[in-house]
Amino acid sequence: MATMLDVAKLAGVSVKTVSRVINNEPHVQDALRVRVKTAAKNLGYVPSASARSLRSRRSYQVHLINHATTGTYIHCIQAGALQVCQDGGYQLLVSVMSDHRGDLAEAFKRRFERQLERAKPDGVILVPPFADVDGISRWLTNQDIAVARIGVNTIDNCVVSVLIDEFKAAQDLTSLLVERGHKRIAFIRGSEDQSATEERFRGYASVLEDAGIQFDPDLVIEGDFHFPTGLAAGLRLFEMTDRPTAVFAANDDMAAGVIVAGHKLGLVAPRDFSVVGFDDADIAEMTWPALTTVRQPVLDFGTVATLDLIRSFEEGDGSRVSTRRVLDYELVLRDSVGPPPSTR
Amino acid sequence: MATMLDVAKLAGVSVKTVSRVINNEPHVQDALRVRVKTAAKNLGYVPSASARSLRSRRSYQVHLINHATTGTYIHCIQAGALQVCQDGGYQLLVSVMSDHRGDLAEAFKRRFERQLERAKPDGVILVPPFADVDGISRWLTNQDIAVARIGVNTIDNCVVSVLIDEFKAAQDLTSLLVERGHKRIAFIRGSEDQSATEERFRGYASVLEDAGIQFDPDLVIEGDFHFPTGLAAGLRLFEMTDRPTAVFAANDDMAAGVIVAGHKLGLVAPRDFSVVGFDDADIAEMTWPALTTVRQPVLDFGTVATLDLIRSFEEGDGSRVSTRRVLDYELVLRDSVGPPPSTR
DNA sequence: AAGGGGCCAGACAACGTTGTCAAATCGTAG
DNA sequence: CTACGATTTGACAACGTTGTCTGGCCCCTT
Repeated sequence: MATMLDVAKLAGVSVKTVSRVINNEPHVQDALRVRVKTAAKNLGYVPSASARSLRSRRSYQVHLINHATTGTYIHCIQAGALQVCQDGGYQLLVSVMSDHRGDLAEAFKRRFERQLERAKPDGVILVPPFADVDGISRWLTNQDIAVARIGVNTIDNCVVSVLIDEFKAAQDLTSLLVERGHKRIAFIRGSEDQSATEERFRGYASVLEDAGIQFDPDLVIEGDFHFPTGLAAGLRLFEMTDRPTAVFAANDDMAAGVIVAGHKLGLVAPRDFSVVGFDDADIAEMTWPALTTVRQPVLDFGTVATLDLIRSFEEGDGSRVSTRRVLDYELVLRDSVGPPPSTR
Repeated sequence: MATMLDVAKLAGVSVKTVSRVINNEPHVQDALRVRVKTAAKNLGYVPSASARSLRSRRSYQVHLINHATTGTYIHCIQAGALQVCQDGGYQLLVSVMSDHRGDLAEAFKRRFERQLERAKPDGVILVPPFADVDGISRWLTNQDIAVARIGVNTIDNCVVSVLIDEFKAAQDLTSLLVERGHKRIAFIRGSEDQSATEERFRGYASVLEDAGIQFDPDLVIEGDFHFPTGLAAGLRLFEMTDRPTAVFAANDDMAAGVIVAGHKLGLVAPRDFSVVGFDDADIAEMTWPALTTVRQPVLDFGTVATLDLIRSFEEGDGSRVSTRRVLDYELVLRDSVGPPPSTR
């Protein structure tokens, strides 16, 4: 297994020069640079991660911190991040943070304090709900760790934040229902510690207002982004005397719950009610009828975030630049939306 | 940040002695051992991963290699493995290997050859379909990497293999259907490169035979463990003139497909047909009706595999022991099974 | 009582890389 | 032709840990 010394001997230079070339540092003549590079290639030289991180106090690792919720969302982000990491010679570590009784930021710190002490990653990728908490990002940034925040509309305390325009996407979905003639449209909220909940709700509410539809607070039900709350909300809505003709669930899992609630009461979408979800999770295709929803480019979330992250510590000119990257979403029209039953 | 030297000074011993204590090496008096341990604790000492791996040529990393299929299964294994790794001072790396045209073992080698050259993990956790391929495990073992194989009934070329008794679980599910009075029971196979497919099929076939039910090859449909093939298989089965009254899908995603196929044709489980799945994935609770299935202790797969893996290189007495760990599964009875329609 | 073997503790080097600093080289101007 | 500054290169130490080796101690045997 070749070391820098081997490369240096072959190229007829000192190890330090090899180091400079490998790390793209300045102050090396082009001729030497080429010689070293070919020598390295011929020997199949790969830098030793442990040696360089021991000496340089950089870990060459990116840490992705997952919430306990398993799912396509996180998995796709992971896949995207991984690819970029591997191409760039970084390692991707994953953690799952599950139990967070009490303050999320405090729990986070407690959980990662020791971990970050030694195996300090160069960068951290945060997804909701961690991405939503300013305190977490600030803490990491203060530790001199680069942060990428996914799905949050802020560029504070991070190198990059990647997201879609949730507000507009929610408007599009709601418009879809309004255009089909729905007037009583319910909304099932997600977890309140994620800004997506409010963004989506605002999109929903704004379209109702523009359409001149009277906002009815009884039609807004609390939820937590999981199937059971969607089911419960659906049952509650459908048992109302003046039940809604359409339901906007803040994500697909809850929308699936609404569909099952309908089945339980003998109501079938899109005949008896319409429903839309959000995320285009796996489940969206597996319900009957299949869900109309919004697809987020989750894989791109992972790649874009990681690319910016790596760039930030490779350039490392100390200038802290924050970028916000708003990616395109896509409306996915399936079979869960129709006209309201009365107009049939 | 405390180093070994700090601990040594505080405890009044040499660094080497500290090293011995930290690594649980012999030849240290108990009195000293205690003194060093309390000193380390007081200073909050954590060994430097890079320094120790640079010197000892061990990476203190465990590598989990995922298949492209996202899902609860892999995610739970990851969660289990992660917990054990963190407790033991190891890092968990993840990779996703997606494109594997042609021979799986060859593709695997190509993909990880360079990676393993430098950042060689101490151990690798393989899940299906990689766990099914002997060549992969053999190759890794030859590179002096400890291997854990999950979901495969073999102890070749690995430190530990963790699984449930798929055959027996499939028997239980099939018995359930037979006991309810079903005689025409279809089976939807999974991907043929995973041994689970055949195991589950064998369980199914053996119960039919024991019950004296004539085996009908037309009722066995190919699949690939994914929803679309389940849907297609369901449609094909339900359009038969003498359609089956029950369907055993080799996993839950395909079972969900069968349910949707039923809906499309106006057939509702468990009234018009019965269906069972396998895995107890998230989807199993989200279908209507909810799926009767088998739960694998997937989290335990991860923890058990990782524990054995770590033990193997901590003891490291060169003796290559292989253990097979057969964990308990659990029958999950939900709403998708009833008596055949004729007996109603 | 002397010698030998087993156990324990420490001194020292080494792992492969990067940071620091000094030396060498080059170009340019006086 | 010399002097000076800017640029390029290299020698050396250092990062924190573990492997090797040596020496001391104790206990047992002869």
